[in-house]
Amino acid sequence: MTGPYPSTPAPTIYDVARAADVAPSTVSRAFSRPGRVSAGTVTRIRAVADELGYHPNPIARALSTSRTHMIAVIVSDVGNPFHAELVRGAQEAARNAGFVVILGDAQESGVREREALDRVLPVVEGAIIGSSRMTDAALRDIAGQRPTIVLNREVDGVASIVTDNPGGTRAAVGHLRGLGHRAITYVAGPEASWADSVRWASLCDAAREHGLETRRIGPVAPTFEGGLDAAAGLVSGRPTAVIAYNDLVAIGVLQGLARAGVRVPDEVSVVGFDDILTSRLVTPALTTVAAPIGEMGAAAVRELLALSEQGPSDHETSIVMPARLVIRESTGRRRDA
Amino acid sequence: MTGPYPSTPAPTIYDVARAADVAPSTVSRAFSRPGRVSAGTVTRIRAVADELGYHPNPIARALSTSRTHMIAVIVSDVGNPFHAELVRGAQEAARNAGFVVILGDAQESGVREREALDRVLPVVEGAIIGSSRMTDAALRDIAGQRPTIVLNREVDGVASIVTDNPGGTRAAVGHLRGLGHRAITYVAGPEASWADSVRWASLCDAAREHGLETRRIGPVAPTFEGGLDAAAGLVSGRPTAVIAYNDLVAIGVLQGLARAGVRVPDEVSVVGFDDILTSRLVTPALTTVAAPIGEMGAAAVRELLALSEQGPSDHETSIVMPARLVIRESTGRRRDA
DNA sequence: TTGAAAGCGCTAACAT
DNA sequence: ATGTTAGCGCTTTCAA
Repeated sequence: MTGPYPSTPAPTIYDVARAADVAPSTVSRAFSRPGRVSAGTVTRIRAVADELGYHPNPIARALSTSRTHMIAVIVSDVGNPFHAELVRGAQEAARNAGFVVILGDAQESGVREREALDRVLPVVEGAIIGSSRMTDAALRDIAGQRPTIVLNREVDGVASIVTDNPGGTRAAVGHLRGLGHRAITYVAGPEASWADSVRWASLCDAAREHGLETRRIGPVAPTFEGGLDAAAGLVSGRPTAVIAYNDLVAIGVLQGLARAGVRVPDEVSVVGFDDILTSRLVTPALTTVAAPIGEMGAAAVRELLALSEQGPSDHETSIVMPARLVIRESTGRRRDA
Repeated sequence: MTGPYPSTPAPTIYDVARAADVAPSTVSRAFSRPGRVSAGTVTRIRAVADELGYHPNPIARALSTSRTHMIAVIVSDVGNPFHAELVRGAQEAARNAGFVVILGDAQESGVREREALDRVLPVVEGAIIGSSRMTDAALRDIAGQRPTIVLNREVDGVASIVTDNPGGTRAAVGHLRGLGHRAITYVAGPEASWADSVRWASLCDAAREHGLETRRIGPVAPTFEGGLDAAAGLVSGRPTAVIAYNDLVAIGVLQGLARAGVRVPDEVSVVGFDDILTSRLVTPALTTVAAPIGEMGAAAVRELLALSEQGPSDHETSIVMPARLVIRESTGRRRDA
C-alpha cells in the first residue's frame, strides 16, 4: 500500500529557483537569511517551495556551513533513571535552542564511551558527557576537538557541571550524627567515577569534623543489583548508618537488608544520592542528597552552546549546582545494639 | 590552556592523496571499499592518513551517498523508565549495526512529536516511534517518507512491534478471577494511546469470558502522579481489583491507596503493565504484565534496518512480542467487604 | 536586491 | 588497480 519512500527525488533549491524564476542563490537566501531578500520575493519563493514540497537539506547545509545543529549526549547507561532524567533535560533544552541530540550509551565502559565519542564527534557541534568513565587526559583530548561539558566530574581545563557533593554529604553526615550515629559505612560505586571519589572524600572530611568513624565497602556496580550485593557485606558488618554511592545502590541495599531481616531505619539508616523518582516510591522512602537532575542537563546544553559561541577560554568554568538533603523514612535514631 | 577547537582545518582526502601520491578517489576507496584498492596502497594510505590525523567526514559522505547512518528514536517521555529502557535497547542495537541514534522527546504531545519528526526525518535513514500520540494518518504520512517502525501501536500500512496485550490482559484477568474477584476497575491512560484502547478492550473481552464486571476511570497521565490522582476516585469507588494502564500509574495507585489507608492487596488488588524496574522495588511489589522492553527496542532497530534495505512491502508486518504475567505482592484473594 | 560561480569533502561512474 | 571528472544540495563571495 505504502509507496516507496522518496518516490520522486526531493526538490532542491534549483527546482524551486526554476519554478519561481529566480536564481538558486536567491532561494537559498530566502530560507537562510530572509532579510537579504525583498519581502515579495521571499513570499513568492516560499509559496513555490511549499507547493513543490521543498525543504532545505540539512546535510548539504551542514557541509557548506560546517554547522550541524547537533550535539552529543553521552551517558554511561540510559537505563539508569538518573541518566534518563539528565538526557530528558538536555534534550529539551537542545530542542529549544534548535539543536538535535545524538544519544550515546557507554554501558559503563570507558572504552565504549570513547568509541561512542569518536563515532559522533565529527558530526556534532559539541558534546555533553555524563558521569564519564574515561581518564582526565582522554576527556581533555575530547574537549580539545569540540566544545565539551562534563557532568558530575571535574577535569582541569574542561568545563563542567557538578552538584555540591561536599555540601550534600556534610548535610547527610550531620543528619546522621544528629540521630546519634557514631560511624558511617560508605558503599562505593565504580572506581572510575569521579563522584564516587568526591563523595567518599567528603564523607571522610565531614565525619572527621563531627568526630565520626568511617568505613567503606565495595566498589559495586552503580545499580540496584550492586546495592543488593553490598547488602550482604553490610549484614555481617553491622553498621548503624550507611551512605551509598547513589540512590539505585541505596535502594538495592534497602532491599537486601530487608531480605536479610534487617530493619531500616530501626537497625540501620540508609542514605543515597541523586533523588531519582524511585526513591520516593520504595518503602521505606529513601533519605537522599538530591540533585537538580533535569536542570543539570539543561544547564549543560546552555553552557555548551555558550562555549561553542565564544570559543574556549583559558580557564573553563566549573558550575556547581546545589544539593539538598531530602529526609524521608530510611534514616532514624540510632538504636543501641 | 585548551586551544581553539579544530586549530587547523581538518585534513581531507586531497591532503592525504597529495601526501600519499595517489588520486583522491583512491583515498576515498581506501576508506570506503578497501577491497577495490591494492593491499599495499591501502596500508600506505592509512599510514599517511593516520599521520595527518585524517578522518572521513561523515557529512560529506552522507551528502554524496545520501546515507547518514542515523536513525531517529522518538518517545513520548524519556524520563519514563519504560521509554528509557526502550531507548537503551534501541541505541545498543543501532550501535551494533553501525548506526547512531537521534533522540526525540515528544513530551506526551502529538504536536511536539510531529515537530520532532519533521525536524529529524530529513537527516535519518529511518524512525522508530514509541508510544505515538499522533493520528494513524500522520503516522502513515511519516512512514511514507522514511522507513518507520511504530512501537506499542498498530497502524494499517505501517510496520510495528507490539506486545501481546490481549494475552497479557487475559492472564491478568484470569489471575484476578482465580483470586475471587468479581469486578475489575481499569485506570485509563492517555486517550491518544493505542495501548490504552487495546488494554481496555482486551480487559472487557476477558472479563466477559470470565463473567466479570468492568469499570473504568480516568484518563489520567501515564505517570506516577496520574496514578495518585486515580487513587482518589478508587477510594470512593471501592473496587476490589484494579488494572492500571501501566506500571507507573499502578505504582501511583498503590501509593495513593496507602496514603488513604487502603490496604493492598488485602482490600484491593492492583496490576500494572510493562514491568519496569521500579515495580519490583515498591512495597508491595507490583504484579504486572511484563513486556520485554529492551528487546522491543532492539527488535525495532533490526526491523527498521531490514525495512530500509528491502524497501517497503505492500503489507507491513506487525510483530507481536510475548507478554507474561509476573505475579508479585500487589494482588491477593478478594476479601469480603 | 539579485545573479554567477566556486567550493564544502566525499562518492561514483567512466576511463585508462 | 588507479585516475578523471562530475556531481550531492547548499552557502557564500563577488559582481552587477
